[in-house]
Amino acid sequence: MSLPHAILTSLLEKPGSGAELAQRFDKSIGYFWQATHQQIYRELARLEERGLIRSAAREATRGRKRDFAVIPAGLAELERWTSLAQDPQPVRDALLVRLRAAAVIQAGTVQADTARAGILRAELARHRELHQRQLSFYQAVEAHDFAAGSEARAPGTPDHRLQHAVLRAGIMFERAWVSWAEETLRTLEP
Amino acid sequence: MSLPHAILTSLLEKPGSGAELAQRFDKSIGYFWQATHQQIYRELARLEERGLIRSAAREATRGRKRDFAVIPAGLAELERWTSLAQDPQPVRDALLVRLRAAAVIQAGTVQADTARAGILRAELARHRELHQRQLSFYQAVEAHDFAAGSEARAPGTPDHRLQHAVLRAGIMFERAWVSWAEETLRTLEP
DNA sequence: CTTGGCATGTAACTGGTTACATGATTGG
DNA sequence: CCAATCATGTAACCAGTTACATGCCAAG
Repeated sequence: MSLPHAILTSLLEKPGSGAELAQRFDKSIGYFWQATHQQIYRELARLEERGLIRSAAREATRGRKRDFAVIPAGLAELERWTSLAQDPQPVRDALLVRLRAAAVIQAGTVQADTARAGILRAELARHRELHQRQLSFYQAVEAHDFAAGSEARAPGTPDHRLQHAVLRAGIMFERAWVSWAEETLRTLEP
Repeated sequence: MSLPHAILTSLLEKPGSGAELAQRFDKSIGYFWQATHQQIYRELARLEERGLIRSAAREATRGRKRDFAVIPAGLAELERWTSLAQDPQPVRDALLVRLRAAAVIQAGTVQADTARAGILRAELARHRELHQRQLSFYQAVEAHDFAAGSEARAPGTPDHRLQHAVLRAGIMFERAWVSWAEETLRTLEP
């Protein structure tokens, strides 16, 4: 149940149309909650029907831009949702499934399979690179928006600190992935 | 597309019925890929139809146990899938959405909202505890199965090292969550 | 006035969740 | 033989993905 609330958050920050939201999702909330434009349009329709947002234009016209804004009931819903206790979501990662599968295949193979092991190492190295790139990007954002004496709008305010905490979570994950990949590559060296 | 392969992996390790798989998912592959028994039954039916696994009993009888085993085509499919290049999945976490929502609400609030800030801190502390517990659990597994001179079946073999790498990923994530939560709690102190 | 791209939308499907139903097996 | 539990299954729904269709608008 996060998508509607992610949309409410983004609209609260700045009203806009479905296409604008889709773009914004590609470069802010989308870093930790993704959505395609189809999901966004569907969700906007539901949010309007539930009376949590309102669009300027009365009727939906295909092709014509339609701006949405959060109305008080929507803000109340967002406040309610953020105050709820929600358990952490368990990890769900395909690479780990693949490693476990590789382990089981290995165990059932009589001879050492060097070709397979090489593919695995290459894949780990590739993931290390991708996570390293994402990490560098997050660090650049941090330097730009959150460093002492930066251009940030309102440094030191509670909301500024919260935004920073979210970014730091991203940094932490990427760092963890990078060092895990390095460590794993070392233990799998030929 | 990970669930069918997670099931193939589990069945390759040890053939079994849908219910047994559901139990095993609760305590091994399920640590990084969850599935309910309904998903598992649905997927077992598809895998059998695709000719990747085979059940002992000819027909499905409601209530009667049905054991499945991977057949060669299933092993081939698993080998194919593990050799594929797959990009890392982007982070998707509701807590981070909630923090961002809280930041936006804060920014729009005139006076500091101490009640809301307290709820947030309590939630962060709760998550820290839960992640700490999961971390301790993983560490206990590591000590039991992977420590030098442990009771592990085949220490030092490639599959043993892969299994360990998967476990270390879990440890790393939980550690990252715990230290992030601690850091964030410090910056949000009243 | 037409073409390209922007904005919105429909349709069909897959994956995951929740609620519930029913047959088989076993311990008392 | 009956209740509890195990094992399998159906149904309906929600979330996410992919492919495609259509209307608007502005630049050339």
